Amino acid sequence: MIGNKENAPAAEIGGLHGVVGFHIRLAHGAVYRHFSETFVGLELTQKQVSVLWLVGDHPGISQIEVGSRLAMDRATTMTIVNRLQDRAFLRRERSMRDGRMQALFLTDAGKAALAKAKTCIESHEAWLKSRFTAAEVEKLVEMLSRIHD
Amino acid sequence: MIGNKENAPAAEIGGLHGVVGFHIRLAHGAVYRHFSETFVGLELTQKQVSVLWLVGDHPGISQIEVGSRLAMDRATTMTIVNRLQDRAFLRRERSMRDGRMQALFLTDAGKAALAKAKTCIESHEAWLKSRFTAAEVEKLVEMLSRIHD
DNA sequence: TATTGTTATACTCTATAACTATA
DNA sequence: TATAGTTATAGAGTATAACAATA
Repeated sequence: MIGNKENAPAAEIGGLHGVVGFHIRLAHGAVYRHFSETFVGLELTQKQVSVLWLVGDHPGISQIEVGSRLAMDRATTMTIVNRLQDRAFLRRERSMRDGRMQALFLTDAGKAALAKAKTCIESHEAWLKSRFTAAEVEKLVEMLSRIHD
Repeated sequence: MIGNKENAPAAEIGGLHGVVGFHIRLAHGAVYRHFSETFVGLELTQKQVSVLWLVGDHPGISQIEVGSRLAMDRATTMTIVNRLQDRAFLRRERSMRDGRMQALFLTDAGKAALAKAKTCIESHEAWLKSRFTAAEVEKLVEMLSRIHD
């Protein structure tokens, strides 16, 4: 969960250098570590923030929908929602429209946590974007979207 | 380890769309899942292949060096090397130059596994690169490197 | 003292499988 | 039958802490 102090991946990786997936993984790792450092004290992971954010934007959203938008398995979604519920950041409510669904809502504590998280995200994103021009950021996001869409 | 069948992350993610780190994580997840599908039967993870590849390129490399180049903790490197050693894909040898170090070497089975893995990587990379021009691939790798270097 | 490896431990993410309830 | 949620289980990656051996 906590950052790796010896974080430079070093130069010579030989044949691996030509592998795009390898660079995605390294970049993801670097972002993950910086995120963890930023969120020390707030005790929230990337996934937890994403779920909080999504529920905040869409009160009453179902678990399956959260999973779908975040590319997560139903079971994976469960564990994350469970943890958030245990900490009283969100609550489940049986949907009246469809009895199979759980409608998710942020609690007041959850709203407060999300607000704090968004501030942290801001500085984390500033760190990430600092190495790019605005046009490059746009291009990067667009290219990454081509991968995950 | 195995692929997520409902893999489309869906469109409307609201405010999260503007978060670069979010797109990196989604893209990483998509690549991870496709990788897993490609490597079913070979039973190797991204990290394991990276270590095999690195040791193949640099026979006698130390664990700490592998960890450094792959941006991994010492303990994390241990668990991966252990698994590879348990499957007899590589072996440890006390370094004669520095008694603290373990020199890593591929076994014949390890070399065979790496050769197969490289073939799989090829098709996996083809899938990944198919959505980009050569110039875009280059730009993407360059931008990702700016993040992880 | 610093570095490398090791062991123990813990947490998160990820997924499969089987089951329940509802549609 | 299909979908949403749930529970149990498992493997992989990540890291901290404490310790041993070597430099």
